[in-house]
Amino acid sequence: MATIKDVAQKAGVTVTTVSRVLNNRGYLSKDTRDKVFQAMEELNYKPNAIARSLYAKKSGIIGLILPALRHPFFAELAGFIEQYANLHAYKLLVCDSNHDALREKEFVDLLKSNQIDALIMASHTLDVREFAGLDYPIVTFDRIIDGLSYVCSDNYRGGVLAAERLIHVGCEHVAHICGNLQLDLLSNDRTKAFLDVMDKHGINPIIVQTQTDVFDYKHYDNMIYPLLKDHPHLNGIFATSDLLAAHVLRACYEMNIKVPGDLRVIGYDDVSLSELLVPQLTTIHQPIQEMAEMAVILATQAQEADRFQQAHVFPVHMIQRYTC
Amino acid sequence: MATIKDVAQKAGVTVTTVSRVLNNRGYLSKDTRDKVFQAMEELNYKPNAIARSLYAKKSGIIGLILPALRHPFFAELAGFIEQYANLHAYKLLVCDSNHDALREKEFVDLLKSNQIDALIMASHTLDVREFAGLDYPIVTFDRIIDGLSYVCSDNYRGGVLAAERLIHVGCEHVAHICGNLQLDLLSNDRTKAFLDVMDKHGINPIIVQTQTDVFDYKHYDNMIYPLLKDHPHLNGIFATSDLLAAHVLRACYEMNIKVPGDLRVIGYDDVSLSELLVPQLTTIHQPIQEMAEMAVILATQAQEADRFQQAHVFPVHMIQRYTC
DNA sequence: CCTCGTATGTCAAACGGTTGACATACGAGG
DNA sequence: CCTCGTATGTCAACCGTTTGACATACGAGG
Repeated sequence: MATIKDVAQKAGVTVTTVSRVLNNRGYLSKDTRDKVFQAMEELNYKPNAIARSLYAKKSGIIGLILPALRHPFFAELAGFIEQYANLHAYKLLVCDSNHDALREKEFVDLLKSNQIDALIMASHTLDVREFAGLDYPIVTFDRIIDGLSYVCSDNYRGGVLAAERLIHVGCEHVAHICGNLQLDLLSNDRTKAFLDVMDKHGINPIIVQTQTDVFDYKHYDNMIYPLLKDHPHLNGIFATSDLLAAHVLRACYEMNIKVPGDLRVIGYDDVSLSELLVPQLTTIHQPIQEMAEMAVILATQAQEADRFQQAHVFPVHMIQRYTC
Repeated sequence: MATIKDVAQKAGVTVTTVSRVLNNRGYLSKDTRDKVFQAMEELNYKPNAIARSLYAKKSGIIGLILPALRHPFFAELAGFIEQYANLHAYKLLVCDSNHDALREKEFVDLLKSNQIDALIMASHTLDVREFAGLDYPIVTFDRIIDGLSYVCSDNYRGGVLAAERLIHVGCEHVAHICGNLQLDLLSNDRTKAFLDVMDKHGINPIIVQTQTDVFDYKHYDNMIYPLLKDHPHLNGIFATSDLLAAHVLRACYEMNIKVPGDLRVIGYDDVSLSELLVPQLTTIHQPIQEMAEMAVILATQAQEADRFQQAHVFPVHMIQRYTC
């Protein structure tokens, strides 16, 4: 690998001059500049970002911890985050915790060790204490942790929209499928809202939760088939993710339950999967792209001045397709 | 941020001793070791990976360039790659080129600058020349580039399996939907195989290609609906990805074409999406997890000795579900 | 001729950690 | 008492780049 010294030698100048060209500071003649650039070209020189980081105490890297890259929501989110990180000249180090608290903790250490400039946490099992003494800005997704800024969709509103829609179309026997409520997530507000509205209408939904530690799609089926089997009169389901809703639709097809005829289904997220399903999924849209953008902005633009907690709750709306 | 000096001071030893503890070399008493560990604990000290990298000339980072993180195949692939990278104590820097050759080039430079230890390329627009003078091992997915090792599935075999299956069930009016054939990808062998087999049976499939520069799912529909509309007698389709096949299924549903009754559909990849579709997709399984593992192994275990090109072609098989 | 602005060079410290060479100190075993 | 193994310290170079302090050299303008 060519170093700045090689470039200096080739261009017949000193490293200081090369550095000046590189960083465009001090007096420089066009002639020298050209010579240096040519030398860099010939040697295919790229400044060593590691060395620069060491001096600058900035790595230009954003860490992203998420529970499962293969989950369509997080894949889309990560894609957008990468895009915006790039736009702000940051690189993205992606860590897939697989919903494992221990790995999450290890990642936090790992990322600290790697001098990341900011951390975006979209994985949720960690205890608050783990963040003590971390010296970079942290943005969380869908979770409130004491002093940290966070980004989420208006979960409560989303739950209300879903509930009202089901009621509006006349569902009386409804179920709700959600992630584990013991995890201290803002997305639990969807459930809360859903129950609040249902309660107001004298309806008492069946609630099915995923397990905390399981993130296996087979597990979804193990919840959904019994639910449908044991409650043949069910006519409305609100699932807290499009992925869950997709499992419901598939189960319905196989159990010969007509959607939306026999059963109405509403999802949450509006990932591109939802448009692909048969029938296309009615869902609550959360603006993933804007949320990703905000997360990156919060992560990178955090001034010392505004290191206090900022909440960014994004509006949701219902996308009415063909399942409800 | 605490440095090794702070730890040394707190533990009442020299930095050399701390470094010895850190790297477990030289003579060390249990007493000193404990003192040092305690000091590290108290200061929440994590060794600066940047400084270590600078000295070691190894960053412990694998770069991954892919065309679209939001594409289910690449999301799954990236997830597995992250997992195996982690297993080998590597971090993963993810770059989403969005199918843009220019960005890919920029990423290659960026990653070089960041002293990555290896590069896994699952994005395909780059010219061979771009790789000249890169000093880390490179593994490509589904593409042959002169001296580089690559990983792919047995694309030709996959194409044969799909074709034979369609013929076996009596399809005579078949179409094939694939990525752009101008891109020099090994997955084009699927098309070649498909046509070879069809030709042998005197069938001349309709071929529809995606555009090179477009990676927009709306574009898929713009290909698929006209295809189905213009060819009402079509009774078999082989799509080169499950995602494409999903679009086909959805279009069929909306155009009231029965699958598999009126039309048989076979996909490729066997991503988890394929199990979620209605009806569940018959597809060609490629072992994504094993391929990811191999890519990481090739990337990290590349000895100077075996820097020559290695081909790793993984077997495929058909997963017979309900669309064919 | 003096001065100033421009252009470059020289030198060294700093970023945080690693490593090798070498010194020192202590206790145990012969 | 000498030696050896153990345990630690001292010191400095090194990784590649940046930066500041300071020197030097040249040509133009007054």
